[in-house]
This record gives sequence, structure tokens and C-alpha cells, in this order.
Amino acid sequence: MNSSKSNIKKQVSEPTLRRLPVYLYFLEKVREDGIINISAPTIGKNLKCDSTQVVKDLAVTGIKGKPRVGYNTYELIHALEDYLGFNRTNEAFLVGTGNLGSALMAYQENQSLGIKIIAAFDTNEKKIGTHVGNIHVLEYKKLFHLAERLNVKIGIITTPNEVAQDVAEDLMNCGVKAIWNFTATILDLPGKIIVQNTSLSTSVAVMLRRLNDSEKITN
Amino acid sequence: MNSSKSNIKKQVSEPTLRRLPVYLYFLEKVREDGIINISAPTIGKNLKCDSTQVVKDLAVTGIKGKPRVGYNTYELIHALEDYLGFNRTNEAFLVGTGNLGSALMAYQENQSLGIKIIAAFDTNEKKIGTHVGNIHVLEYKKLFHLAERLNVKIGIITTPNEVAQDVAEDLMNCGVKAIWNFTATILDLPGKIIVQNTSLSTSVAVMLRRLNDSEKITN
DNA sequence: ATTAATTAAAGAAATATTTCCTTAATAGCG
DNA sequence: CGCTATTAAGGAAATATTTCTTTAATTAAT
Ligand SMILES: NC(=O)c1ccc[n+]([C@@H]2O[C@H](COP(=O)([O-])OP(=O)(O)OC[C@H]3O[C@@H](n4cnc5c(N)ncnc54)[C@H](O)[C@@H]3O)[C@@H](O)[C@H]2O)c1
Ligand SMILES: NC(=O)c1ccc[n+]([C@@H]2O[C@H](COP(=O)([O-])OP(=O)(O)OC[C@H]3O[C@@H](n4cnc5c(N)ncnc54)[C@H](O)[C@@H]3O)[C@@H](O)[C@H]2O)c1
Repeated sequence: MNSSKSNIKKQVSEPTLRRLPVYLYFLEKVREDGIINISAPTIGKNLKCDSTQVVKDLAVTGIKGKPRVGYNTYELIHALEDYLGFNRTNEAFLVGTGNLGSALMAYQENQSLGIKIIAAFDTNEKKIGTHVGNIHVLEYKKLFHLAERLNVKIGIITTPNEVAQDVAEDLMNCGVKAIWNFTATILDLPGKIIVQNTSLSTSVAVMLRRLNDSEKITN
Repeated sequence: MNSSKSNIKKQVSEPTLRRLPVYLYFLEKVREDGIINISAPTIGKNLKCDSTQVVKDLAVTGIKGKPRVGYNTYELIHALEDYLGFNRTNEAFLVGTGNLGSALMAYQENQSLGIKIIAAFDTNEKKIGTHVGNIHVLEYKKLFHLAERLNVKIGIITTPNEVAQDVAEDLMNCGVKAIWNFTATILDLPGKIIVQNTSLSTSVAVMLRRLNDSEKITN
């Protein structure tokens, strides 16, 4: 409507994007129970959200539901996985194999996170040469050699906060386009690099504040 | 304006709440550099956000900035910590001492997460009796005994998805008011219980989708 | 002291997101 | 076979959030 150039699809909003994996996980459970079709109101009741919200959110996948029947579970799961990129092999490098880094490495051995960590890097000699499952911990310097050959687009940073900016720049120079940043450091990178900050402090902040609010209401 | 009852302060919005720890971390770095006063535009420039946004967000703490000077760093940090509850000892139980649970336990040994895990619980006999730092892993059954004595308000769930609902209900029955849920399970609990879902899938979803979007623009 | 520049605060406007409402489709039922 | 209840879709309204504007305060410079 406003811009003349075509194929500029409006970017899907973050709140919607954040809800999509929740639908996906719910639908997977539902499919296991052998349910073929499910309606938006049913999804909404289970996930405690508005049914119109559900309809609008799911519409981004392009899947159409049938009135009086709902959505085809199988079809919807596939469309969501496809839309979110969970069914592709999104290869990633992980830097910093400490507590959190190891947990992430161990995790993806069992369950799919939507991302496949193909190598991990650390500067600590005690870590280098070890492995978690099939993922080997390599010398940090090797990042540059490997990046040339493998065309890895995603970097995960689980180093101490102090070195995060340097690591991020290195990753970027190795061709990484998206960085999943678990440190508290605010990364200063060109806008074209996608930075996903996952700071646990934000979750704690919201939770503690709500807890505090609720205690005030009670008295 | 609409409700007659007083002292019903409007709940601070989630986006704002999520930004507050980011300011806090930034200000701590700034304080280390010996900076006494800092203005909203300066904060905005560093954190790449609008300065009015900064002013509005920080206003929730009640701290006033001085024109031409900005905010007092020290005062602001304290106010933020106080508002978010980070300076109180928010004692918590952790249930499920696997990869992620252990990482969280190890983490808070070094850095403050705003929460103090005082005990961890597991059903796996191999885990029971072990400890991470000062935090002991106890038999899950002991949760009920301990909860009576200690007046713990926060529970952290890092168990497999399948048992999360049961664990959540147990925690609730032990007097826990807020649950930090790392599993993909959508917990079905009374509204008075505060549930903070921290699913890594949501972060991955947003990141992968944005990456996909950016690749489309490039071609 | 006076002026100019910077800044927070408060309110207005714009934008984004959610909720509501209407419409059309359709499966199940009588 | 037609009716009814349910439902998705699309648009409108309401709400929430962010950005823009104006104002007043205050400090630093002259
Ligand atoms: N562990 C958690 O539960 C947790 C929770 C929230 C946030 N975090 C954040 O995640 C980050 C990591 O936390 P952690 O507990 O895993 O820390 P950690 O100290 O256990 O691990 C950091 C790892 O990074 C490595 N490293 C240091 N400098 C490096 C460099 N220049 N290049 C490559 N590797 C390097 C270290 O050798 C170490 O193995 C921190 O920013 C922390 O704030 C962790
Ligand atoms: N590890 C990660 O990086 C990661 C990332 C994202 C999400 N998660 C989620 O976090 C949860 C835990 O993941 P994980 O990798 O740590 O799993 P894990 O299997 O390593 O750990 C689970 C722990 O829970 C214990 N447990 C099982 N049943 C229990 C019960 N009824 N009561 C108490 N304890 C019980 C197990 O003995 C085990 O120690 C999962 O829901 C997972 O989806 C983990």
C-alpha cells in the first residue's frame, strides 16, 4: 500500500514469532494423541490465548483451516516447521564451552533445537580436544580455517561477557550472518547481522517484578 | 481514571520490563568506568534505542534525572536493582539437575542471577547426594519437608517436558508462587501462580526467521 | 547575571498489536 | 436435502507501545 516495490512482505511481528514454537510443540503433542484436525478455539483454550490470535498467527504459514473442522494437524506442523526453518539443518558454531555452552551442546544431542552445532571453540587448553557427544571442542584459532570451508551462517556465543564483542566480530568476519548471544554484552555490529539476545536476566526481571506486584495485591 | 479503588498502579509493560536488566548491565559497566552521571540520549546511543524510550523506561524506578546532567549512575543502578528485586535474596528451589539445571546451578555460584538457588531436587539416584558448588542435590520427596520450613516462593523447572506439569503442581502445593519454566510444556496452573516460560525455541524461531527474511532481501 | 544549549518530563501522535465483529463456508444433524 | 451450529477469514475497533513534540528546568559559558 505504501511502498511501490513488490515482494516486500511485511515482516511478521516478534510477539507472533515467539508464539509459533509454542503452537508447534502443542501440535506435536496433539498429533501423538492421534488427533487429525484441531480448531483454533481448541488450541486457544489449551494455550490460554484468544482464538483469533491463534488464527492470525497461524495464517503466516499460509495454511488454511476448514470451517467446522479446523486445521489439519500434520499439515500445520509441517508448515510451522518449514516457516520457522526447524526442518532444515541450520548449522552453527558455538564459542565458549563452559557451563552454558556444554549444556547447549548436550541438549541438542538428544532433542532438536532447530539448530545443529557442528563445532565448538574455546581458548582454554583444558577444553580443547574434549567433546560433548559428537561435537568436538576445537582451538579458537581454527574457527577461521573452518569457516572458510564450511559455510556456517549461525554463531552461538556462550563466552564470558568481556570477550563477547571480539568473538562476535570474529564470527562476523568468518561469514556468520546471525548470532545467538547468551552473554549480557550488548553487541555492537552492523545492522545486517541478526543478533538474538537471550539473556536470562530478562526472564528473571519479569518474573520477580510480577511476583512483587502480586504480593502487593494480596495484602 | 477508570477504576475508583486507589493504589492500583498500572502494571509495567513486558517490553519495558525486559529492557530494564539491559540498562542495568550497561550502567554497571559505565559505573566501573567511573562515570557519575549519564544522560538518556547517551544510554540510547549505546544501546541503540530511542532516548525517550529510555526516559520512559527508567521513570518506572521513580528516579529523576537532572536536565543538562542526566541521571546519577549509582542512584539509578540501585533503583533498578531495587525495582527488579535483584538486591533481595530471592530464594529458589530447582528441580531437575540435568544439563541445563546444572549449568544454572554452576552459573549462580559465580555471578548473580537475581535468584539464589538454595536447594536442588532430582529423582535420579545417581544425582542425589551430589552438589554443584554449595547447592546440594536432594531427593525429590524432600521437597515437601523442606518447603514447610523454608518459605521459598520461587521454583525453577529443568526436568524433562513430560514431568513438568506434575512438578509444577507439587511446587505450587509447597507454597511456591512463581515458576521459572525451562521446559516446552505449557503449564496449566491457577492464574495467581506466576509462570515465566523461558523456552530457547522462541529465540531460535525469531533468529532463524529473521535470517531467512534477510537472505530473501539480499538476492 | 544573562544567555544558550542540553536535557528530562509530560503530553500528543503514530504505529503496532490484540481483541472484537461480521461474513462466508461447511460439516453434521434432523 | 435443507437447516443449524461451528468455524476461519477479513476487516474494524480497541488497546498497547513507541516515537515525536513541546515545555520547563538547569547548568555551563559568556
Ligand atoms: N551458565 C548459565 O546458566 C548462564 C546463565 C545466564 C547467562 N549466562 C551467560 O553465558 C555466558 C557463559 O556463562 P558460563 O556459565 O557458561 O561461563 P563459563 O565461564 O563456564 O564458560 C565460558 C567459556 O568460554 C571460554 N572462553 C573464554 N574466553 C574465550 C574466548 N576469547 N574465545 C573462546 N572461548 C572463550 C572459557 O574457556 C569457558 O570455557 C556468560 O556471559 C554468562 O553471563 C550463563
Ligand atoms: N540443556 C539445554 O540446553 C536445554 C535447552 C533448552 C531447553 N531445555 C529444556 O530443559 C529441560 C531439561 O533439559 P536437560 O537437557 O537439562 O535435560 P536432562 O535430561 O539433562 O535433565 C533432566 C533432569 O531431570 C531429572 N528428573 C526427571 N524426572 C524428574 C522428576 N519427576 N522430578 C525431579 N527430577 C526429575 C532427571 O533425573 C535429570 O537429571 C527440558 O525440558 C529441555 O527441553 C534444555
